[in-house]
Amino acid sequence: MQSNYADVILDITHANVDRPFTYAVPEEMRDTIRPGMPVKLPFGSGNRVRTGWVIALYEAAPEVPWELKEILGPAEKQVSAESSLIALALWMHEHYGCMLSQALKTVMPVKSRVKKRKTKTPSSLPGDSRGEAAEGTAERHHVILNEEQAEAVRQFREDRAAGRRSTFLLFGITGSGKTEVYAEMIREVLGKGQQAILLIPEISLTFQTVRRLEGIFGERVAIIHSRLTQGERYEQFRRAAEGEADIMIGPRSAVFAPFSRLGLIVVDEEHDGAYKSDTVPRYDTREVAEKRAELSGASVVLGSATPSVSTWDRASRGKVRILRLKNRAAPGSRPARVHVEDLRRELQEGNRSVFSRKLRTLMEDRLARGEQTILFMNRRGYSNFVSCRSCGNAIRCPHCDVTLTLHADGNLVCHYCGYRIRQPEHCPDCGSPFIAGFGTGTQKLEAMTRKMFPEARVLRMDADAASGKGSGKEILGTFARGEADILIGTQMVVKGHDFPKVTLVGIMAADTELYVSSYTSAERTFQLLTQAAGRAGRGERPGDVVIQTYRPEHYAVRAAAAQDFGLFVRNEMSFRAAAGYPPAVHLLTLQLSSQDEQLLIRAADILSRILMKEAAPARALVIGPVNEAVYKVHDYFRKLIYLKHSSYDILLTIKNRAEAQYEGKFPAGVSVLCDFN
DNA sequence: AGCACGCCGACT
DNA sequence: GTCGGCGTGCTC
Repeated sequence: MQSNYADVILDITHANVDRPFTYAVPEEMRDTIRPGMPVKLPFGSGNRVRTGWVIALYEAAPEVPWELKEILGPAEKQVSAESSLIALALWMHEHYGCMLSQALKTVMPVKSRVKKRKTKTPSSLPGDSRGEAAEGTAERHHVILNEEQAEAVRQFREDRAAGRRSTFLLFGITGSGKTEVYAEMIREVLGKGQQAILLIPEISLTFQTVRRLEGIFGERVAIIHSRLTQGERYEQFRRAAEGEADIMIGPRSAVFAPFSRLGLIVVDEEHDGAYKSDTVPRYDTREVAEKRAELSGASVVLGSATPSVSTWDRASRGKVRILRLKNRAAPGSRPARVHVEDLRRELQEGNRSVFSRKLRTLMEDRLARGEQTILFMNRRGYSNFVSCRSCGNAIRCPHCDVTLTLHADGNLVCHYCGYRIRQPEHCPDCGSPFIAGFGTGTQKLEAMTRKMFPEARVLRMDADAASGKGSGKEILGTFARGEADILIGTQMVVKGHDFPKVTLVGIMAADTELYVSSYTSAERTFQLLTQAAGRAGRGERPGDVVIQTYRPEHYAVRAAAAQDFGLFVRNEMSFRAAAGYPPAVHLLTLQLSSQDEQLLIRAADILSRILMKEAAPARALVIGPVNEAVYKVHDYFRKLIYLKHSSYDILLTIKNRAEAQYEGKFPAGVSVLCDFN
């Protein structure tokens, strides 16, 4: 076929031009032009030069009454996307209700800055405390799989041999050796001349996984992580596009690696919240991975010790095949003992410290034996908030609807927008000098730990401690080398790390997450507790986990303590069904935001009226508008409208119809974000 | 988004 | 008389 005409999507984010425009292809481009290619073209009455992406090619001239303009030429310094990604972008446009140009931009390799920086080895990851990759590691090429691991790989092979391309859930407890299974599956796919993508929630935190795979597959691996510059990131995509690499490892954006013979997408720690994009389009990486796999004939493997409720639901309906790893891979290692300590009882019995008696005893024991402890606390800063003992007012952020958090340096900090002031000496409302901090954050916990155990070497790892360049990796390195006894940290410390000398994990306040008003709070609590518990006793020595809580009776806490996923998921599913939350129903959340509160109220009212009118015939449920839990952030007011229905397609139709109605007459200065489930 | 066309107020 | 305000409307 001769490519004489092309449909092009412009790189302009505006609804009015968010559709294909047809151009003539100049003579000299007819052999080289491909779908996915970025091109320069004249646009509008002024014929301003714009960038666009070719999405389709034709031989015959379209029957239109106007004369077509001609493409100027290829846009420089951009790689063409793999053409199957265009179909993926079209699907994302439909499915997530974003503009075509936004969907295409998400899927395309990003523009490179031409500057040539010194070539950094992709393996120089943050958190890498040891030397270079070369020696030692590479020999472990052929790992011997245990029976369970081999069985998982066998089922995967069998499925592919039969020509099926299923989605699998590799459901394996922490330490069961999921990475070895991934490696073997990837090897299988590469052996057939195909390519593979391995997705990791936050690559900087799981460099050990990367290192292992790099050790196995060598320079055929392309790696993306958050510390790469745009140019370096682009270089990795280029290597994938040009066949220099056939494995792409990276966070959610790596799902768009420009492979043309994709055979497998692995989503490690599939339950992780980082797989949900926080920018438009707000895609769910697991869904995108499955769609992409479907379009390119690839398999999908979702791996987790604590599968998400949605994945589990799909598995129970036969849409996902479960591969199970029930045992720890390292011989002789066994699961940790879990102790649940009721903080209400501690207080009743006269213990006013943040350490339960059990935790304190076990910490003393570990110090005496020279073993390590991790204390997990889900709140950074020193005190939760500062308030006046005379008038009761708490000091709040002027830009956000939250109280300011006291930090050890004497500053009050907003954890939403970063606003920072010195702690005042007197109450700004009544002038009383009796103002004090309440609640405990990681910094206060650090101070209390040093006081309680003066001889212990204590480290702290949270967003504040890690923000200095490379200091995060230094803290973890110091701890990994055994140069400290106790590590205090937020979520950062519980994900993926492997510290063999840690035999005690203390979860200071297991239920903080449960008070967050979100239908996923129990799920997140269970996952966090299970992951944290998994940090104890990774080596030969048995581990202990102490879960301190005010709600020992909550099923998320009980199930995590019993390390019983089934118990958790049964309770959670019946809660979701009873309360009408996903996966029992489909949920569309519309977030409206504006700096002008009156405008926001008006817009929310208009939108909810339209939605109600559209929802009525399908009997879909409209809830709201309601204020977000934190109503104002960064001087923006936010409101939410929820739409529920058992059918996803009906929700999408209602949303599209409502959008068509308010388009144009919607007040400027109010933006709307939509998010499914 | 950007640019042109279009129909009403104070100026060289 | 004209220069220019930014309210609609279109872009292959």
